[in-house]
Amino acid sequence: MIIRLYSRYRTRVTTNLLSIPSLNHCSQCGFSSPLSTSTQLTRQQVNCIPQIPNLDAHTGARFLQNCIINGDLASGKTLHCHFLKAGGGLDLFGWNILLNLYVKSELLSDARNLFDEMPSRNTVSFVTIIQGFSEFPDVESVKLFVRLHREGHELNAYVFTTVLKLLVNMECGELAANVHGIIYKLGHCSNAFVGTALLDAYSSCGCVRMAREVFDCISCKDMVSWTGMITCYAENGYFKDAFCFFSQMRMLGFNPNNFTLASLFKACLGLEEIEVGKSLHACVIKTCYETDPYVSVSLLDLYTKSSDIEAARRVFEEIPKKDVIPWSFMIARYSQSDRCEEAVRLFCRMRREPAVPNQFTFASVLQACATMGNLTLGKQIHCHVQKVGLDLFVHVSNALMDVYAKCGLINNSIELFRESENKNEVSWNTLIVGNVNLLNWDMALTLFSDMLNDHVQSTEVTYSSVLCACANLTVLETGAQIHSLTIKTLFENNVIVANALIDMYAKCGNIKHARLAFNMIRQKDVVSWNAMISGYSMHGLGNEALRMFNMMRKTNVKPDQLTFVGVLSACSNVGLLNEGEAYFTSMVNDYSIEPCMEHYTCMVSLFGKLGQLVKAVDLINQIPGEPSVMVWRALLGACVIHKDLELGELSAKRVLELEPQDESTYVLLSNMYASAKRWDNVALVRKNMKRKRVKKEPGLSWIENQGIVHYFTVGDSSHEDIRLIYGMLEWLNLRIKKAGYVCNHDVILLDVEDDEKARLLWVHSERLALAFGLVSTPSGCPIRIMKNLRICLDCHVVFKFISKIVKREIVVRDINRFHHFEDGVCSCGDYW
DNA sequence: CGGCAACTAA
Repeated sequence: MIIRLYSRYRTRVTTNLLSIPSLNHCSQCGFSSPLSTSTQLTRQQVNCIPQIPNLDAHTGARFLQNCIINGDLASGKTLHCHFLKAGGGLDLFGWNILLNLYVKSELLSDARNLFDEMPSRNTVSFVTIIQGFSEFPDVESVKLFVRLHREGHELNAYVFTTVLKLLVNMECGELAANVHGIIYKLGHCSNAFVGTALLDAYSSCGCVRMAREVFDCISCKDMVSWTGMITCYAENGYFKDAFCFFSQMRMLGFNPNNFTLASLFKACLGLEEIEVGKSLHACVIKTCYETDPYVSVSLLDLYTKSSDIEAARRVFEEIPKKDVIPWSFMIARYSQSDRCEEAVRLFCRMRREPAVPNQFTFASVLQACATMGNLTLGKQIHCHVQKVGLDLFVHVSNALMDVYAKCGLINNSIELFRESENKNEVSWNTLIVGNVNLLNWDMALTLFSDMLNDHVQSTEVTYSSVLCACANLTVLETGAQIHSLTIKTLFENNVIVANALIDMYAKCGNIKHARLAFNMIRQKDVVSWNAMISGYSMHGLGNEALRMFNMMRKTNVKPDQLTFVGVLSACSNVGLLNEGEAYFTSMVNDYSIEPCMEHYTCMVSLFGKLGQLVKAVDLINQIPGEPSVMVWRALLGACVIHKDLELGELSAKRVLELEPQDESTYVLLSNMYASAKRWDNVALVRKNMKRKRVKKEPGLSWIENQGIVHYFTVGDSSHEDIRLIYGMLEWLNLRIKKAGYVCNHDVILLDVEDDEKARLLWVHSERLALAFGLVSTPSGCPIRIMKNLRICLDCHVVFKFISKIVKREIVVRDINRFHHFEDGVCSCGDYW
């Protein structure tokens, strides 16, 4: 009864006040409703407020309380004016309510002004204002806490929950330890609110053990405390403990709510317990939490990460009023899981809904554009984000740069990069990766050195891309310098960087260092193993490659398609017929990997090398679809070795059907005719080459010495040390002739005398590079030469002789592989 | 008059 009367009285007060007409509009100052402005009240506005008779502090406070309940800011402000004009009339209790009204209405500067102008303040005033600013935390809020303490106000539980939340928002949870001391002294530890806030602060900075200690001290743990502890475990990777605490909580009779469930889904993901997640999903449906924004998004996370994107889609469609987060989430996950069309479709659908895309949405849909190479859509979105100013977000501009780079318009990316005011390391990476993908390796390295000059921190992406550029340029010394940079910046143990190092060393001809880089990796992944296996195979060290594969099988890293490309090519290099066939069968039967064109190529090459040409042809006939040019080339190579003219002609024909301008095929064909003494055919090949205007790619060999790359073409005389080089060549010529070398004139396809042929052979680019290496490096140190074409047959013979005479290891990387010449033998076994 | 716990992302 009493309550009824009281509430009727409250209603009457409210009605009375609001019915004063001049409160709502004043013709003099245009002050209509204080709601319309969030600025501080002007003197004039205050003067316009008529005096409300008989308004004592108690009534005022009650009225303001009502304003908070009804969200009636306008009346609250009006009352504020009244009290300002009256020069008082509210007590501290009332002022605090008004302060709270401003905070709840998010009028923070008004709140701050009121706080400073209030006649007096107590703990509640401080707590209220600090909470108001906790969303935008800065030092000012901490200062307020210090002031509260210094002015001697009561340090109650509210103060600590508020300040702890502030610390979490400021991302300095570790400072909680200091506050913990005061809390302990004042005996607030057992309070559930304080305890949970403290627990959360410790959790936010990863101090799980301290969080647990705090939790144990809470005397009456409520559901929120339990949930806080579960969340702490889930967020810090203690997924099992999260579940253990959940069951303890259930045994005490507490029911999980949306907070608890969201954390449990995170734990499910961490444990990869998708089935548990599904049963929790059932629980979510039963408790009607399915539409909760947090719970639904954690479900989306669970299903997309466990690659059940269809289940995620079903959850997504069930969310009734989707805000930007679920939309962005799904678009992002579609973009990342190679379902770019779906991402774009969803984006278009989103545009017809009330949800407004933000920078995350655009970054994701641009990522999809980049992957698809959809320049048209990319440009449209570029215009749009520019219009709404979202291109200022670094992630959006990076995604735009990526779109242009992936569509081949690298200059547009560079322009965007230059204009962008917000750059980060990802912006640099995008440009570097873009250039690497477009085979602009020099440009990638130039950008990297600009990046170093700008003092931008490199990341694993930077290092792996520039190392890839080094590998393709075969610049060992630059690669080694970058290696030392990775050590300095503590990136050498990063598995992605280390994999790139293996590849770089292997491709630059230093297989021993590749192995050292491999050995350094603690958590080797499939890429590490593949890089090492194919590295060995590339260097003709087939047995070593197979040993690697057998080591790999003892780990829990699963071999993939590329692993078997390495393994089978190793078998082919060494000529291990039975092993090769066994691995090929095992790949299909034990590892369920369908053979791809590269696998067939390796097998054809393996059969071919051992002279089993019938088997090779049989296998080619088994290939589903059209055999690739690589397959035919492998067969042609085999025919050259085993002098099968008929099959050789056929395979050369197939190669030239697919690549009519392939010079090396003409050379092989001609060699084959020459060794069969079919001179008319040799002439025919030559004529054909002329008629089809086969572009002869100029042969180029290069060698790196003290950071400088020296290039040589055939008969090159431009090098500054050319006299020394020719002197060395002459000496070598004499020495190897004495050792039994006979010139192979058939290699030269020109119609000239044999003497001239011999002279032409002696100025081949690889020989010039070798001679330069011999005169410019100390004796005994290995020489690494790169060539852009296949090494010439005669040079191959010569290099074997020279390696024995000068007692040096000579490494030649031609377009296909590495040749290690040592003591008169080549690692390729004369088959390549 | 004031308090504790949860979601995406290049």
